[in-house]
Amino acid sequence: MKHKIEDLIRQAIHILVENDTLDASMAPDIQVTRTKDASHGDFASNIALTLAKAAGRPPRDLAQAICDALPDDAELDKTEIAGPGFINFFVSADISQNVIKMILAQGEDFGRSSIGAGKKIQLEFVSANPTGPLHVGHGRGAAYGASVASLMRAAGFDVDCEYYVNDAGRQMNILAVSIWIRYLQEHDIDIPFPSNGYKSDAYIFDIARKLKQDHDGAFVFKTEEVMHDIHPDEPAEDGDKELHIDGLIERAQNLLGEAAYLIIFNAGLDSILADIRDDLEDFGVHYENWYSEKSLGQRDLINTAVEQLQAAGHIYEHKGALWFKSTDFGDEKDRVVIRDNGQATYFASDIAYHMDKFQRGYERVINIWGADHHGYVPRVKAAIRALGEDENKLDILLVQFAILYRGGERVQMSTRSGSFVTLRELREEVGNDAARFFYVMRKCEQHMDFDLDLAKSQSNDNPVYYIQYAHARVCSVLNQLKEKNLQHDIEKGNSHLAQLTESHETELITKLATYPDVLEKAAINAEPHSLVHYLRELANLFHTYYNAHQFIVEDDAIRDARLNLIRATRQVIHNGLSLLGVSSPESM
RNA sequence: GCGCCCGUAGCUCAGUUGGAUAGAGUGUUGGCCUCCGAAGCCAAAGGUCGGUGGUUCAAAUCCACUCGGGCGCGCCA
Repeated sequence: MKHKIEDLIRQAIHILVENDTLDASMAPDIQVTRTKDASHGDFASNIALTLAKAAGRPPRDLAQAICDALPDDAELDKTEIAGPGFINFFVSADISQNVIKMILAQGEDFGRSSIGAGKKIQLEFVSANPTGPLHVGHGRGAAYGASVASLMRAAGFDVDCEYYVNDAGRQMNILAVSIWIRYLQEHDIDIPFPSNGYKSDAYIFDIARKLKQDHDGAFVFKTEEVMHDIHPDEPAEDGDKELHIDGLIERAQNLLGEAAYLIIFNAGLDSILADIRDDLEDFGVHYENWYSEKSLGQRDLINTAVEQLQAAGHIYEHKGALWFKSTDFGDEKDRVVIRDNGQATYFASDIAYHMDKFQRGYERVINIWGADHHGYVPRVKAAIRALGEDENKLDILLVQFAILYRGGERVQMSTRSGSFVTLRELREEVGNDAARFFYVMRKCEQHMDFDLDLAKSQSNDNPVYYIQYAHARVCSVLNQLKEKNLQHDIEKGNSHLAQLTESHETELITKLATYPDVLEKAAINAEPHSLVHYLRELANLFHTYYNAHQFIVEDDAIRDARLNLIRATRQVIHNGLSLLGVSSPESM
């Protein structure tokens, strides 16, 4: 309809050009938008306002001229000139009502489109270090990423979701050592726990006990063997937690040997990663790929990437390390890729990882990162350009933190201190539906206050229930119908849609008709929150209608038509909620 | 110090490729169940869109400056 109106305006302007009212050199940018206010009709155009100056005529005059030149169209009831010179278009009622038939016929497919044209998109999100369970901060990225993936699929994109598993690097070694020391303590070996280790985390004890169960004393060493010549830990005089833990990592690797160390390392990695997978799966967040950081090294991709940068002349040596000259590509300073000890940095892995993403043939790569990584964006973009790839294919979306409050106080979250609130705890407390919904209620770049007490104690007031209630109410009405031994004849309803003339009905119908537009925009802009707001408004119109009118009435024709309308409403609510990973219960 | 994000009703937030009288929720106040679910509906009240200047037919939206709040600036990951 929108495109049709644009076309009509184009024809009108063409006529005005021919009779010299307008100059042909003006290339009008025809904008037709849906109106916010029903009194302004269904669609509006500002064309007269934008052309007025160039045409040297008052906007309202020009609007009148355009209206006069508009070809007649059966689908339009009337046009009006309003305000400073807007042209408002009123779509005829039977055309609007057609959307009900369409919704009922298309069912779950209503709103889906093919604008994505099957383009291959990669969406990477969460990618939290497998050093502990996901916490509430990760939940926002998970809910947001999964919703964006659903939206984009509904818009016809071919989306792969990926989790980048940071299974290499120092943090993982600290994890392995933490497990080993708990394991030694389980064997009554007296060793102080490093202050920089994963100290008070229950899962470390669990993994250590499992290790004891499976391997008994295979990895036991005496206190003296483990601790001699290790740099003192932090609380002590001259203590340094970093040197201390690094010493322990090296000692573990030397004493245990590669094979045994790997067993402990993997015991931690596998256990924690399995937990993360389960957690996400239970949260309705599904991944096509779990991509291992370690595999980059095993496939020599890191060296390949560095060599490629070197060959292109973007690498130099300084103080024994290899640096990427990222300042040539807009970064604020150059970055080390190979340390003076010969080890690659995390950034080097990431360059290789992104190189591989591009080589896997995605037309667009989207990274969803926590906002604390924003400083990292320029260097990754720099690397991509330096590798000769198109940086515009990479979008990095930054999700701001969800700040938790409990008892009016900010909850400190840190995997290291062990005082975090896990995603699993949150899900159990407020439920998956409320959690998924709450996380995407706000646009991602907005800081979010997440009041745990409120989410828990007043979960009945959650907007998600308001929307679900509208869905359940429709189901309830249809049940009532059965109890009264009445049938709902959808065909008959479709043929009597013209009976839906109440203002509550036309408003609801108009709202239903905008669903595909909302979906398309939400998908393209990666903004699930706009769908949330739409669903709330839709539910509100339904509840209002429900209170104002009786659906199960004597008159068959009106009854069937109204039931078609509320059935269509239920369908759209269901479609929208399922894209957000929220259930649509039939009763509550 | 430099960079990124945010500032809209008492509170939490929509609205920003410039459009008509700036909108919701929540809270406050007052109404609505002999009637399909009151987890609902209706009404009232609540605003210098942080501030100043600029751009134009039109600015919450764009530009400059400025004031607040958050975050980031490792040969950590």
